[in-house]
Amino acid sequence: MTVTTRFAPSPTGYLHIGGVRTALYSWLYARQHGGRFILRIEDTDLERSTPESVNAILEGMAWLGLDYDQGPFYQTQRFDRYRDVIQQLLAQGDAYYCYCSKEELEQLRSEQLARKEKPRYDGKCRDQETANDDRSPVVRFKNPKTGVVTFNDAVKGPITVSNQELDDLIIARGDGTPTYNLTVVVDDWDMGVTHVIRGDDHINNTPRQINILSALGAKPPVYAHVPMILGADGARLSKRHGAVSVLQYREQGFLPEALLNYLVRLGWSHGDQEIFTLDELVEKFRLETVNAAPSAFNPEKLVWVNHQHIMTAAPEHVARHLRPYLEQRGIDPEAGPDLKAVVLLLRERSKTLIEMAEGSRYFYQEFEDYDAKAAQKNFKGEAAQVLATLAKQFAELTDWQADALHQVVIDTSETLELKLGKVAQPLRVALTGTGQSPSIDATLALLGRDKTLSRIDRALAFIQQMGKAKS
RNA sequence: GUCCCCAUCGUCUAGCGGUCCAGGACUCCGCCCUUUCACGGCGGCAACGGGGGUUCGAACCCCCCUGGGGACGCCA
Repeated sequence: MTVTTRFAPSPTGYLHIGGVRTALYSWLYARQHGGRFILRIEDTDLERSTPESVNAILEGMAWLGLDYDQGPFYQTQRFDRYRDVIQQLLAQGDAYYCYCSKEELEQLRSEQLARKEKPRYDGKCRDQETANDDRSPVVRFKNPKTGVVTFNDAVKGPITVSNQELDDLIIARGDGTPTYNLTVVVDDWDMGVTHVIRGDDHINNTPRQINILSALGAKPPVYAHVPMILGADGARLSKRHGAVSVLQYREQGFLPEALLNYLVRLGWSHGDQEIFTLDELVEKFRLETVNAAPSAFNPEKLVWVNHQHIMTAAPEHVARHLRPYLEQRGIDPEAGPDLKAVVLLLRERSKTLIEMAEGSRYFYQEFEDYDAKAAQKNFKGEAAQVLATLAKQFAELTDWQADALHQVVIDTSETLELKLGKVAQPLRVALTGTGQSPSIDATLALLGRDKTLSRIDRALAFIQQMGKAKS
């Protein structure tokens, strides 16, 4: 049987970072076994499912590059199939109509809670026909009353639950629509899912699902319940911890493979290796060695991982991802040096694509103002003389290359008998408007002669005005 | 409350009975490199939750406690 995994989110919000990790594990497992990966949208909750959420999921998956071989399937399009299964269960005596009202159930629950018992349906309608035409009945699955359910979880190990802990769960609502525990079972079965990889908040559902499966005469898949991701305070990761939607990470300038790399290491490791390409992960990832313990999300390490990827990825790849952030900021990548070269220059000092986009600005457009502190510190003393000297030589330079430019800077500092910093810093501020940039020769080389000369002119004018303002 | 899951530095983790007075990574702090900012290099701080067993020997196995998380919906 070909390995088949799936990711089955419900479209009731954004694509959660925790969901992404289980999707990644599922995707990796399928890919490394030459299997299939399915995307299924669990939208049976008509009240809460929205098309916007569906789009967010699809867009998130596309951005991450987690491609699926089948789907997206929508459960709302499979209602006929679920209805058939429910009828079958009813017919064979494994399910029954329940006429208990919500109020009755609520009362039962509070009584049980008062008695410090686990709230569960008491099976009132299980054996007696209490048909009541005034209300539309739900359908309940007839869970075995005795025995235990055991399964060997691929990450948690063997888990056993007594059937006495399980009640008769609702598989069809009063309006006839199916509920989650029925639809997952039917879908995973129909779609030939061999490995169900999901959050461990589903552990408690698993025995019920296995019981339904066996009532249907189907063999259960392998289950792998991966632990939840926690926030810094140890509570389940949620909105109040900051960004939890994948798309927010895209907005913040993360590379998709970096996010994935960070997420895979949350609960899994391969020796001391921290940085993985996607291909390496497909090769090295092992479901069986995923930790059973939950782990906390650490944004600082994510930033570090992102930086590592920015530094090591192919420059054209980074450039391609950088473009949207440039456009967002009104920076035209055609109005200056080749983007790849800029990436090469900036990648060691850009932890995110946002930082890189901001840092590349002066290559493509004129900056508004000089950084006040930088100007004050560096546009004084012999700065004007330095800049004028440099400008003269730059104008005459035949070979506009980093080495030659470097030599000009050195020569100038020697002729004027100034320390290198006294030459390079004023020039840096003149060219970039700020006190920090990549090495001055590389910056000059990429900026080109025209922009260099015009910016030195501008700086000279600015310095003159500063002088006037003072006197 | 009941049931289920979990437990090594602040965080992510290595460790799978002796080679561990516990290794790596992030963060933080020093130093070095350096024309700025970075990258990088070197060094430092920092952990086996507690108690019982088992064993010649336990971070590793078992039990209890404690702590954390999850489930208990006509949500998924």
